[in-house]
Amino acid sequence: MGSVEGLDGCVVPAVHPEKVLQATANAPGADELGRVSAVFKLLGDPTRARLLYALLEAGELCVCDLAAATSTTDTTVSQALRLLRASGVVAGRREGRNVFYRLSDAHVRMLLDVTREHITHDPKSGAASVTEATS
Amino acid sequence: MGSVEGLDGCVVPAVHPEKVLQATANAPGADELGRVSAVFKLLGDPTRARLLYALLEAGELCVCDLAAATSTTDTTVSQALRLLRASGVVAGRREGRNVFYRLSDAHVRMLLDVTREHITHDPKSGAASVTEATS
DNA sequence: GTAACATCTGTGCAGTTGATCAGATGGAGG
DNA sequence: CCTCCATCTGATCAACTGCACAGATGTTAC
Repeated sequence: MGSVEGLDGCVVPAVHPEKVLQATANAPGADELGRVSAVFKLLGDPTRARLLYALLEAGELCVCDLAAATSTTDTTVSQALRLLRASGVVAGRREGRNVFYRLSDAHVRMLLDVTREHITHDPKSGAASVTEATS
Repeated sequence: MGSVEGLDGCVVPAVHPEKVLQATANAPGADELGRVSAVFKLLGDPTRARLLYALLEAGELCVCDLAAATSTTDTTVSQALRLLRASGVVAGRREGRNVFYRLSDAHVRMLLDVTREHITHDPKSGAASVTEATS
């Protein structure tokens, strides 16, 4: 059994050192990883996801319409949008008393599309057995 | 102000009914939305994300190597993998005493890639101002 | 069989999160 | 100026989530 220097500089045992090195070499740093998981976490809430899919379909909606489209209160919508706006996922445009929101990034649009495709085209759900080799 | 029949059949007020209808028409159903956000939630944890990026780089790793590569304990890794496996994100292959895991879906690989790209190519972080119109 | 190793599984606790309520802000119209 | 309306904000509370510990399972070698 070999050993590999971990991310924290501490030496940890490893069964397959080369593989571990290969994994750590191009791995995202702590900062990058934090940002990545932050984005996923934002999309990981059903309420926020519903808002984003609504925006994906309609293009641009104000808070009250988003509340209507997702069957929630304007307060809940506003709070969700605050987080999404803080991460640059959505952008707002003020027009009179209304603020219209829209998806502000093509990447996010792609994430929403790909994942929906992933869900609808995969039987999944049933856990994959350990013994099964889905090569 | 018009009114629109919400997802729950309850009639809710709306400022722009057509837009709301457009948003609700192709919106994911409750079940589909649940699955989608469940996937995002899985990727939204830094520990799990780190494991997935390690697998993305190395292709296939056993539990102890994953623990080494991500500087965590084997227990934590095993627990995280349980969830990932239950949703079909990763798949395991037993070889003697070791169980080798890998990403089981091309969609997930794409999600990881796209998001990392999104992060590295975007200044982001600074929230978009409400008054700004980035059209 | 027994020992050693890799992995998996419950349980308990700390930290985090999302919905709700009440109230503040800010533009539009009289 | 004052009111109405859309939106935003801060505080509180219940629910959830991930990690650590201890122990169970299963596999290989003797």
